[in-house]
Amino acid sequence: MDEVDRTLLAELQRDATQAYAALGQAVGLSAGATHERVRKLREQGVIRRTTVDVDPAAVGRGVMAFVLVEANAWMGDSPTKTALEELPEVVEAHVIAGPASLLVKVRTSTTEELQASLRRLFAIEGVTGTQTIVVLESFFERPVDVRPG
Amino acid sequence: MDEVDRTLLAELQRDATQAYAALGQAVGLSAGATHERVRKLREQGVIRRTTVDVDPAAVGRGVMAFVLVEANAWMGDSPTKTALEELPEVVEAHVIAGPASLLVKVRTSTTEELQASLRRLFAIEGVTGTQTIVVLESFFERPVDVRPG
DNA sequence: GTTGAAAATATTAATAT
DNA sequence: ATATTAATATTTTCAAC
Repeated sequence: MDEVDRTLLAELQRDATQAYAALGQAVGLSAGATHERVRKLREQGVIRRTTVDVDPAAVGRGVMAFVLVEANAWMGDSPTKTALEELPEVVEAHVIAGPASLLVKVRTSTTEELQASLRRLFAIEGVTGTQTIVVLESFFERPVDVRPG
Repeated sequence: MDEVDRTLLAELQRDATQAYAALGQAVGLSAGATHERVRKLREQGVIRRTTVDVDPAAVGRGVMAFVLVEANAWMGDSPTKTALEELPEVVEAHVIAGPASLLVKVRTSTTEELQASLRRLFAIEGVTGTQTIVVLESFFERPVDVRPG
């Protein structure tokens, strides 16, 4: 993981459709060498996958909220994870240190659907309460910065 | 945006490196027709971009936190957005309804760096306080579900 | 929407630094 | 080890249907 790799990662985050020749120009390498660098980054797991960024509103997921989930037991275990994975509107789930046990990020079509989601979260074993933070506007959501610091 | 498009989106979210021929097989279409469908999804902005998912820990961003930012004025304006964009550790910034004005998601290398980030957030015009939620473990972070519901 | 052909690109191999 | 160049294999892309 040198400076060249980081530049390649930043370029791929920006546009993963570009050809290896174009990608190589950004770092002064040939297509072949660039290909080999990227192959290794994938192999090492630094690049987890290549994916597309879909506009949530365009697929009927224009409502977003963060939900703090309180519980009467430790929720950092596998059954909880599985229960959350089964809810398609839950896009992130984190075990946290702070005012609750979990923080989940939810995307729904409407606020009515959000309400239905809260009902489903409440139904999970051990959950005693929720605190919902509705997003009014997102300034930005961007990939992790690959530069050291 | 029919059922075929949604399947294509789900497939591309899973693996955007696959060839149009393979992608087409998932929906029973030729490579040419698949290519045209995807081209239109990009044109319409349903697909915002093709990108790589980078492991945060591998690039020195293994610490994650959500920060509720309180302020003494309306923070939903452009100057605030710009100030947050200038902080590379801030990966998301949202205007919220709830116990604070903003919710930001931060990724740093260490908790010391997280502290430094909080200092920078405090330095933003209008900010009067922060409440930090440190993530202990992430169950998952996944793309938006493209299925209706 | 399909098929098929041309152009671009990915991928592998041989070789050099 | 990692790069370059050059070959071959795939794939994208764009016609014509």
